[in-house]
Amino acid sequence: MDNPASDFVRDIVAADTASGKHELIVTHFTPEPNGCRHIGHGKSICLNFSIALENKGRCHLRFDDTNPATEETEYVEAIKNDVRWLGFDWGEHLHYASDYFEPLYGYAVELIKRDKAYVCTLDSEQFKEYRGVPTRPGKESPSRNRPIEESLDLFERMKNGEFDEGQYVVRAKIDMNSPNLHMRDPVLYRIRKMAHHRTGDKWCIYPMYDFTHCLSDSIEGITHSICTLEFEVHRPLYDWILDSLEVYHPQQIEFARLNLTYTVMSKRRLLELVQGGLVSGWDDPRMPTLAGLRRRGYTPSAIREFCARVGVTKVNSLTDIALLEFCIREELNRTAPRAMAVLEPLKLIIDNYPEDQVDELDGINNPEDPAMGTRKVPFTRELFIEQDDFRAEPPPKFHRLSPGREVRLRYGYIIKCVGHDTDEAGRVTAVHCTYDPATRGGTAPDGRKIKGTIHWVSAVQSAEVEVRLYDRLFTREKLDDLEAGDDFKNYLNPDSLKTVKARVEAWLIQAGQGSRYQFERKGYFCVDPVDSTDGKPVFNQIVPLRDSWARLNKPQ
RNA sequence: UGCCGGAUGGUGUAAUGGUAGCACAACAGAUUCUGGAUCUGUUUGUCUAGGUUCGAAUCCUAGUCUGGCAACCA
Repeated sequence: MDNPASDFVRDIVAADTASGKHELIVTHFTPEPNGCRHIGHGKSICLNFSIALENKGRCHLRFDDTNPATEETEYVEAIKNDVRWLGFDWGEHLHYASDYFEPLYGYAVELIKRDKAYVCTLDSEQFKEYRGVPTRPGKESPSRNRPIEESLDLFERMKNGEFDEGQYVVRAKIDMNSPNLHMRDPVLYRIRKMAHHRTGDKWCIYPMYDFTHCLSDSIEGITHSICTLEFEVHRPLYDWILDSLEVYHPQQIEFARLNLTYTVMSKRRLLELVQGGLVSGWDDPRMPTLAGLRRRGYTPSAIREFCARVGVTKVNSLTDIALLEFCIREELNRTAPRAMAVLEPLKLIIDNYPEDQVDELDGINNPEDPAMGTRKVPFTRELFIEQDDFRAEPPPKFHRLSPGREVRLRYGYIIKCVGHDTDEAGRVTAVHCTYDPATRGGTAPDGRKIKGTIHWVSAVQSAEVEVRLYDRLFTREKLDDLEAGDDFKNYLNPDSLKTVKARVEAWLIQAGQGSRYQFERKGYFCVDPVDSTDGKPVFNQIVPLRDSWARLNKPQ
């Protein structure tokens, strides 16, 4: 990092450090363990952990597990794994809101004692009716003036399981006329006769988010409670609870969540894709989930770089997924070893090359990093080249192989096309060439310029592997502005996955799971960690190389 | 039609009363044994209307557009 990041959140933190308001900066990431984390959460993880790191503070990982109906332990491990994978460490500070159920109960009792909360008898139907609507004030619950002692007694009996679900709730006593719905005597505790993933059946009352979150922050000594914009309207309640209890008061700061073009980020939609079988699972390499990106081959550092580049503001925005692709290309261009792989093979026969001869040519492993050395690439009479690299009738500006023309085989020889075979349907089945023995290694002694260089593999000394080519999951850039009744699934890209049998340099079948390569002229690929087996790797395309030839031919 | 936010190129973001800058994208050229990478250049922007000021993206007034909020979810 040459330039430390700066944004309005970091400005606040810096000001609070400078003024001496805080000695130690404490931030947090507080997921609910009820679903899969996506790159939007990644932005939040990076923001919170990075701010802590930059200030030599700490960042807590706290599971906001106050709703036993929706939360599961399996997500806890998955989320811990995602955070660690991104490269962050919460140290000693793994917490659970459920760790605070006891003190939280005490705080609720205290609030009732201070006449700032009461036990309410309204059922959820009546509750809605009494709450009113944004444009109309609500009205006070008949329970509002229940004597403190009576509320205290009822609350204790709620805890003891004497009542049914929904029979009673604890509500804050704030203001039924508030223009902010969240301040109209919000529910603090409800009865849920349900086992919790950590506390079992110890409790049958569970605190609500608004009550839990601010007090957990307070208990943990969080200095800056960073969350997304939709919690902005909750901030008055966050402040009210802490002020009413006169406890340590962290500052809640809201920022805009990440949105990406050509994908969806809401839990509901992601779930729909998974449950509908439209993707192979939460970790489908086309998914914007951290598990999907990881399996696709994205590196944690590229995702961190991306999160740093998108910035932090309060503006609702839609970030071009091209920026994410740029970040992974930039990194992999520096680090990924090169290899030759022919994705859609076409037989090429060097007519004047001896049948049984093998020439070991030198391939450069990474032109961006000479320290990565060279490797031997076997050259034989029969090769495979890319179908796209031959045209019987070349379009303008095509500088690959076509009848009568010369092209260079990468690291090999300059060859000249002398003919091609076709089947009954007129499809090209093989291309015939002659090679120029004086051009071994690719340079012409007479200095003649060869515009095109194509990649290839030996037909006999190469391996067949499965390669999965991915494209954007959706054909539509923006999926949040659909007309009513229009389903986002109508815009799924039918070509988002294409599986091919490719021919690759033989050594690649030893490639370890998760290893990444640049297939020259094609893109960056990663050995799929799920479907690969020993000696039988499956390659996921992480991202294609930029392709100005393809762009040139794309209809505007 | 209530409350809380937000409006800077195609996209994401800087500039906190003093030259509207950066990145991605797009386009053009140079270079290249990857139509990659690299290098150079170009196009495109302060929501509107008034006002304050020598000077406004920035301050004031009015308007326009836009996001969020009405789970005993988080």
